[in-house]
Amino acid sequence: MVDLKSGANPLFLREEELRRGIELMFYAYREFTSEPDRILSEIGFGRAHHRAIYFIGRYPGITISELLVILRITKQSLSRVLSQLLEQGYVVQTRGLRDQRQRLLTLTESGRDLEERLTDTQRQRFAAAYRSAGAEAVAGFRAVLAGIMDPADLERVERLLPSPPDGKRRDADEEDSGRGKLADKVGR
Amino acid sequence: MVDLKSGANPLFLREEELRRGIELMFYAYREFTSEPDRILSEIGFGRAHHRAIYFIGRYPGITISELLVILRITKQSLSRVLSQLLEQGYVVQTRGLRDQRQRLLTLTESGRDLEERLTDTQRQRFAAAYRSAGAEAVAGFRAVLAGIMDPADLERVERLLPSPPDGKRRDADEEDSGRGKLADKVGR
DNA sequence: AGAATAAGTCAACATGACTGACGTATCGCA
DNA sequence: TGCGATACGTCAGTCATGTTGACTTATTCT
Repeated sequence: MVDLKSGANPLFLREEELRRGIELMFYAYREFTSEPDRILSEIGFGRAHHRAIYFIGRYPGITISELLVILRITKQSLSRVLSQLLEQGYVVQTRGLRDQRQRLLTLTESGRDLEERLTDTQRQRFAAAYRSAGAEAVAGFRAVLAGIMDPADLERVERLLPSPPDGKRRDADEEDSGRGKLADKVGR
Repeated sequence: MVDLKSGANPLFLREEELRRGIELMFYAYREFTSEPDRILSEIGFGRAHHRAIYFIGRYPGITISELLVILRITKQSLSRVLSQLLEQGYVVQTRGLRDQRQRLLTLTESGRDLEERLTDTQRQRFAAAYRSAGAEAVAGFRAVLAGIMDPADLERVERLLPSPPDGKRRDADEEDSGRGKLADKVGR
């Protein structure tokens, strides 16, 4: 059995540090989702509804298949939550202009309200954590999470934020009204 | 509708930065659990089994009620996975010495093997992310996640790691064999 | 014209959470 | 000493969210 105590042992420290990272992820993620979950349960929705609402709000006019790529769930799973969101007037579908087979998804007024209400609790949590940890810590936080996630997902996240915070956008061309072609942002 | 493009607008940046944090959490957590999930599904287990095995391995001799506090699930939910782990020989129960009502949980040899196999994929993921991000980034990562999680959970995580990495332990007394009294570590 | 693509739908199933109720053994205190 | 509190186990039912597999319809592309 391994010696679990020797504080000077670098292997022990490494093991402890890695486990600490694992545990921080577990506990932080649970806390991160707890408030939205509570609000959602009051109106008979679950976490899956939040995810759909969040990304439809994030990429207005997103298609079903693009949303499926982001969420990595099956069409049937998405269908269940989406049909509820449509029925209850949080989301609307319109046909694609170029491709009439596509259904473009957009939040309604009340959809935006709900999204705002849900995401705001998470934004506030992050804002507080960022404030108390400092700007340098935020950069470190992002660097580590970026190293953990799937590179394809990272691509998608970074597309929307300028790398140096001085106005230089990556795909600033070929956009017309503040919302670009979604296919570019989502990535296949 | 809000102007989503003006790169010089500080409010836009703040909003974007916060959303980026939210998305990093979503994507990173999914990736973080994907490998263990894959392994578990091969042997007919799920994520809940990993969580139980992980924390029993982390706190050998932990009681049922302490485990419930950590996992924040109901006794009935834990019971299902735990009875499978007991039946299939990954975990053993012994009666508490001081309090005979308690069932102390410990991993068996094969339980430790499985835990090692599952957690190792996560450790490697963290090790790679830590390596590429650097030590300072790791400190930032931890600071931000610590700010997001429940303070009670943070307490529990920090109890096991010396604050300055030089061997000073918080509760280095009253331990006998490298494993302290669990009640202290778990926290109520 | 026919294959490929986007989306919708039906059915069945697994997992992991929940509530509520009740039983048993043990501990601790008045 | 006896009784309430505690630790654990269990039965039963429900719900949310994921899965696989099969099939349909409308539209686009070659």
